[in-house]
Amino acid sequence: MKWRDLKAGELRKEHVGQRFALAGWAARRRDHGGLVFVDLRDDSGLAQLVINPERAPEAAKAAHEIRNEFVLRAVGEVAARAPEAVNPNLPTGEVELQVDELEIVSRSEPLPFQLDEENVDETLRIRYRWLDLRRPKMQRNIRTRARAVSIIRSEMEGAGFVDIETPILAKQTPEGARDFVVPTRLQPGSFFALPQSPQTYKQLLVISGFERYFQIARCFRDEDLRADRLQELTQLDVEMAFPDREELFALMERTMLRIWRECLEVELESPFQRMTWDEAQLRYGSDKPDLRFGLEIHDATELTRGSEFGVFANAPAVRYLRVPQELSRAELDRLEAFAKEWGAKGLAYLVFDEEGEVRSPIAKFLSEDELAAFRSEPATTVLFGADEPAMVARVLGALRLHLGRELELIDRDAWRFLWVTDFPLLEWDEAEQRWTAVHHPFTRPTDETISLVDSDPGEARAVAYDLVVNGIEIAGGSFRVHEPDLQRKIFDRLDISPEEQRQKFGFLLDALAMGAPPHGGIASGIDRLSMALLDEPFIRDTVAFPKNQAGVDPMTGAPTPIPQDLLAELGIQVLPKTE
RNA sequence: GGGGGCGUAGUUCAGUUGGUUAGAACGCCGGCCUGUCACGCCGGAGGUCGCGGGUUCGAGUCCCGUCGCUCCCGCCA
Repeated sequence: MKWRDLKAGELRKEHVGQRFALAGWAARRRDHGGLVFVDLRDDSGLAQLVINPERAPEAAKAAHEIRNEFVLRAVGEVAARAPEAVNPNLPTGEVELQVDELEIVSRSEPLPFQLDEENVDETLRIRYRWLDLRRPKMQRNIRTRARAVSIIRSEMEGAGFVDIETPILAKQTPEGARDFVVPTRLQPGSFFALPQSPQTYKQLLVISGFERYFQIARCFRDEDLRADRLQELTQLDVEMAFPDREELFALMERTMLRIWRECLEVELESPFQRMTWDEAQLRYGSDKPDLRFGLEIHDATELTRGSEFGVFANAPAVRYLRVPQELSRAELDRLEAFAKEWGAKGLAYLVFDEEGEVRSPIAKFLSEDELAAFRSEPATTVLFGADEPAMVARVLGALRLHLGRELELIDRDAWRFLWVTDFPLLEWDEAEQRWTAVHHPFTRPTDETISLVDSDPGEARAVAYDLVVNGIEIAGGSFRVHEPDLQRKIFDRLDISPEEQRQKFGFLLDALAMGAPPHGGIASGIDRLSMALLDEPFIRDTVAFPKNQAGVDPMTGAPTPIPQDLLAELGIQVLPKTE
């Protein structure tokens, strides 16, 4: 007997009469007309097996032992089914394998949940991830992600970037997120930290003469999880000497174009749109605007400077949204509650009804000029934010997104890529009463604003940029400081004492002092990128083995306590939990 | 650290103003049917209503506490 292996999805009419072997998962057996039908699937698709007890009694006997999910291997001849039995809507097509031999390779207990059920509790899904991953959606997610990573590697290598690994056991990060910490038996009392990113390593590599570096790197941050946030994430990490922003942008755009083309068969428009951070804040109240809908923020600060309405007159910034609907009092109350959650003191509004008449508690305080300026189409609501500029942007930005979703203004088919550029270098941390780095402490100020680092730190701009698609930040980078003096000056500005600088960043300052070329790069969160690509609202569904929101893996139970003797060896004493 | 939602059969859910024996679908088990493909038909098993306390003649339902999950704020250079 001569036969060869075929994948389930490859079963075609032209194979009729040939003998093949198929192997894969099957979910269901049905008996009809003395025949046994089994739907077999593998990673390429579905095939239908037909077993005739008269022709293959042993195979039929085996098939009747099948209960739930099972793995099997079948050998038989491809046959076109009778024309009257053909249903063109069937996933298995018009061709089937007449099975002569059937081997049940593996059988299954009843499953803890059904694979075709959509809304299974996530804890169950993660606990039985090997089942969850069999579902077509998860197969698609994981395989598409792999395809994207493959394209990234190919583009990076094609552009002369060298893939270099950096340590997972690294040094504690002095700024930024909380570190995951790893003790070591050889140095009791001392700890490694898992890297939040390979940032300093990649800079050192470029200084080493690897002028173009990249890595698909694992990064760790011990912070709370969200629907779009992981503790353990994967990023494309890129760094180059003598960086050229246009070249870097072009490289990323080329990569995205290929990913969207090969994963989704979508042709993206290039070059991507660009916008400064200041403009994004002003028009969209966000550093990652979703451009799939309008509803832009307008500024009225100048107009209302001398307003009779004290809230407007005294606010450092007054801005507004024109909502293309006549919102009810109840809706406005809900929106005000929403705005307050985001830090607003209240939510002033003007409602223009169907006749264009204004309805508002603040209308009587506004001048003719003001009313004329805000006057809108009939059936429109104008929502105001009046506060510090950052707070106004924050509140109106949140409202804009909320209303965009609520009123279904978002173009679901659109892919709106955007480079956000010229980020601020520093921001004032109220809680800690000091300046902190917006991007990270190694970010280069622009040549134009470099003097402001001393005189007006909040106004200094960075050579820093983010790539955003549909409101999701999928990459971010900057040019770095390569002069030791400038780096020290920025550390000073961040209130890092000279002793601290030496202790925490001595190696970097030394490296910068030994002939560092100008350098810069970008990093792209692969998990977020996959979310965007797959239109997947939950980042955990882009990862094969995620943890739950509490940072626990319901499958393995990790993290777990460790035995006392192991702790002793590490010189660690665990304190009882305090309330 | 804070706020919202959820927790009822293996799974997804329903369960009225508190009221008799807590239901449905899918899954599971048994039987029948037989070119089926969400097969169909008949029958069956399966529940500490997350847990603890309280109110009440009576609690899945109301109250308090607690645990778990989830979404959000803080946090995430």
